[in-house]
Amino acid sequence: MYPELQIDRQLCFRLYTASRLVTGAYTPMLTALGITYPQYLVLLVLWEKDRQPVGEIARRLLLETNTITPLLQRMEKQGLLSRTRGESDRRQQIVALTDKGRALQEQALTTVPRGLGLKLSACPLGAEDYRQLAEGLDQIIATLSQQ
Amino acid sequence: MYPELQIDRQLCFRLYTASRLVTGAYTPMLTALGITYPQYLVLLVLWEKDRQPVGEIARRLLLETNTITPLLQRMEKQGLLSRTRGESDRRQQIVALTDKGRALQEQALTTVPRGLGLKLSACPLGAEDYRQLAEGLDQIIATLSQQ
DNA sequence: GCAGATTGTATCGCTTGCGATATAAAATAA
DNA sequence: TTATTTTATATCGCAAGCGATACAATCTGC
Repeated sequence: MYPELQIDRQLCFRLYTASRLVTGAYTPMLTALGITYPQYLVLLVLWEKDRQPVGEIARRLLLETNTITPLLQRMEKQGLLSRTRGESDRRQQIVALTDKGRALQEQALTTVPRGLGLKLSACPLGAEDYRQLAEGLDQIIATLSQQ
Repeated sequence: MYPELQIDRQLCFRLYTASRLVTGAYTPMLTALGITYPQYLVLLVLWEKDRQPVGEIARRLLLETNTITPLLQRMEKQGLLSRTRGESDRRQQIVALTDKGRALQEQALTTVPRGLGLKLSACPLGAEDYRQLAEGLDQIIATLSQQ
């Protein structure tokens, strides 16, 4: 009746669902490592560059501190990272990996990408399709993140 | 160092972020209607076809009942819908729109698509790009939802 | 130096998502 | 029929997300 409101035509619902399903596809591998998906994202950021203030991580993941702070607190409690006040700026909390947090990288490397590839192996998309998909998503992200 | 773990190459992070940002783009219009994004999805399903059991709505949205049930309970409390036991099968809860829930469709129609279009107007993607994007997401959803 | 604005992070309250488990009605087996 | 299994929904607990607000450290203007 109202094509504007037909759910199957909505990009939003596809994004929402694909995001949930892909996150869910990561879950078994991440559970084996004792972490959640958002925690994995934080680790990805820290594995690239250790010792970053909370705000840097938040900017990288496009999340607010009211999401990041409790996330980091839980990860600290699990012994994955430490938080210490910045020396030049005492307002900053510098987040650093612990040995345990660093060690997870090797395990993740050997299990996570392989596990996800396996689950998506039945997907008929090719490398070029994924590239285009990523490009489109980047455009949407760029547009909406600077408003 | 490990290209497999570089966050920018990960499709998952893009999906996760794009989904959050697009949902966030809906929020102002939906807040004006007094609903949240998942509640909007439930309404979209009911606007298409009123009087559906909980399980049907769950299948349509690819959500579990442990997500849907509390969501419907909150919506019932807000007077957007009613839940009554099925007559042929007393286990089923038949979800039906109230007048208030039905009335929201007109308002949504005049504000939501327009509002979102406005926010995405700065996005350089064309109609064909959106079509391809939707197609790729559908492939991923189809692959992961039947495993 | 100091009052006011800004910045970096934290807290609170609420709604999702989801794994695990529970419960009651219906279907099936015996 | 009665016991067993399956199905439809609900409950519980916990981790995100996020709007609103708080708070302390730093910066700015004077």
